[in-house]
Amino acid sequence: MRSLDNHLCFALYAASRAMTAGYRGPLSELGLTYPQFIAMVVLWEADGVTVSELGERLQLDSGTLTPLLKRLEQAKLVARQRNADDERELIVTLTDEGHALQHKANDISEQVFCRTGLEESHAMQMLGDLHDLTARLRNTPSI
Amino acid sequence: MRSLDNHLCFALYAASRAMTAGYRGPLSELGLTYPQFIAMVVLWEADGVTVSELGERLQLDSGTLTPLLKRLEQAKLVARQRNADDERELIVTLTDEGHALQHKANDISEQVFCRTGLEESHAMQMLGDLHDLTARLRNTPSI
DNA sequence: ATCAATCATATTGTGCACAATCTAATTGTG
DNA sequence: CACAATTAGATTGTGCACAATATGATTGAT
Repeated sequence: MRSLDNHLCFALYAASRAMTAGYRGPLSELGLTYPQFIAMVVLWEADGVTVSELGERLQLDSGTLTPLLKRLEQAKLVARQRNADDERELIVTLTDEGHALQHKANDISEQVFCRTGLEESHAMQMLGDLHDLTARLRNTPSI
Repeated sequence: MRSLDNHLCFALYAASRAMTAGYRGPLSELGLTYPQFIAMVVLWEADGVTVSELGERLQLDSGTLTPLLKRLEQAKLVARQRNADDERELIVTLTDEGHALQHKANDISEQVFCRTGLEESHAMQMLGDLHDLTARLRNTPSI
């Protein structure tokens, strides 16, 4: 029988929540939650994407993204408009205010990274391991 | 500027959700959610603990645990009773049914672990890395 | 013994996650 | 063209997470 400390799932769950907590303070000064922040990271990379493209990148569905994007819209960080060529699609675009936030947000990322005390190379290795693990879990059809 | 793929926070967040998703199917057959499952893991280790002891182990507060434990009580997996010596404390105990679930749950842990395709030694290394990371994030007083 | 301070848990409110379902727009096939 | 099937998002409902606050029990200082 595995103890709690022997469960990789719990180590991930705890680390993820600790990381989110690390971002919470700095992000609150920008008026962002952590999930809103990662949505903005995607938009800073590629502006003017559909909700489903955003969802594919973040692995989040419309049930999560629709209200989140509405809040970002209310905060005037993004605009949401239907694609004229296909009215089913909703295009999410950064506002000037949304673009302007990128520098501050980048500082926060570096700040939190420093707090982890990780060597860049060690972080890259963990990044790779986590990426592989995620891919394997996604590719295994449940049995 | 870091891309989404360069954010360790996102790698953790995505891996954690993928792992939870991996447990979802098997656990649903036991009528458990993932957070309920890890609470049960702690109780299988040490029965008859207070809510705050459980919370310390899981790093979850009463706002999360109180309703979760009520659902486990409704499912007849745990009993909740006040400590007669200090009525502020609530003692959580496994029922026979709760104890009986341990074997099935352990099978699920092993099953999901196999799905990750990880060598035991690699998993142990990741476990250690994640543990360290979590500890560092917790110990850094926000600046 | 009294009562302010502390402590353990519960409650409330906000914002995710995600399953299930719904609606409206588009596409493919006869 | 007609219309079933598909697609993109939105909505609804449940269950976390977590901050803030409330409630009730206990402790400690006078």
